[in-house]
Amino acid sequence: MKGSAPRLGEIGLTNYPPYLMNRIMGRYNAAIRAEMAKLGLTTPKMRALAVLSVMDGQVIGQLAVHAIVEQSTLSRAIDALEADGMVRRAADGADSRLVRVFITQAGRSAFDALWPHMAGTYADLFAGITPDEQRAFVATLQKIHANIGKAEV
Amino acid sequence: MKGSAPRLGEIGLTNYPPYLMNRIMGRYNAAIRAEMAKLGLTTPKMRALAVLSVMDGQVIGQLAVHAIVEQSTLSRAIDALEADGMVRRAADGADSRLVRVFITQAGRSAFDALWPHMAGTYADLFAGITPDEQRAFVATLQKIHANIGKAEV
DNA sequence: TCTTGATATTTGCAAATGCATTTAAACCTG
DNA sequence: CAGGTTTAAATGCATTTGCAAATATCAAGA
Repeated sequence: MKGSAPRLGEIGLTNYPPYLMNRIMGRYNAAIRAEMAKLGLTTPKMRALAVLSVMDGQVIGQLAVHAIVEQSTLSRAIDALEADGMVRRAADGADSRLVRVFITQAGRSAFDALWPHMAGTYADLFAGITPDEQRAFVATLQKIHANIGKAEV
Repeated sequence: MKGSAPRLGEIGLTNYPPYLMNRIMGRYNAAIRAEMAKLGLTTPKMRALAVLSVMDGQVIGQLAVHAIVEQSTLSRAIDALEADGMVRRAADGADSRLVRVFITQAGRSAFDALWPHMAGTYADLFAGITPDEQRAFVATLQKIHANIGKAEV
């Protein structure tokens, strides 16, 4: 029953959260791009490693969801990571349609080398935001995240 | 000076704001993709229209920054929008290196057709977040946005 | 004014992306 | 337990992307 949404021009770009979030993430991603390049990583490869560093042995489909990468793109990113010796594929024992991906020591090392830059960029972006405010911010993000449910991508 | 950042595995993906924001924006962008396709819009084209609908007559370089699109990609997106009659290019009077972009009525109509879906997706994502919480969230986003300054992309 | 250097946009080209299709395996249902 | 359906991952292919180079214009100094 809500009325029609106010126009974007009325609220302004910088009062529309999706715009701000896209802009912030664009900056974040740009900031770590150079370091990724040094390590031979692309965004899909980096994201796969990030997720695997936390939840190893995932099935490719789920990995794509968590890494926020198209399934076919991820499949090829895994090819590249495997060629680099950073992950390995292994068929699932019970269901051989499933392919599980495991991070290797080399993969962990690469992500460990990148992580300080990610954390540093994050710290730069959130400079001047108090811990309390950050906690509230994360709490809201988590509520929004919960609204996504398990929808693909 | 700050000690080394805790590892991602220690804090968890869903406590790391950049991950949550990337995930949320991925969902947002995926949700409006179908509507964009119906209107013949790609993400760069849509973003250009969105920015122009608020700030018309911008120079291409600035438009790229606000639209969060690589310059060369935007240049081609403008080609396409121009071919569709949704924007027009005009050389700047004072400095003819500059190209200003103006949205046309057709461009406004296309964005107006898309906007309800963008606003609706936004509303879905923020369902259950109180107005107060939303205000606080936006305020934090704006602080972070201010930290970006005028850095490119 | 001519030269050197900076800035804005476009374009060439190789690489990356995503949609649609294919292949392979598991699940049902009669 | 065969046939049809669903699900997972990989792949073909056309399009898109982004880096680097080219082009065009302006600015500053000799």
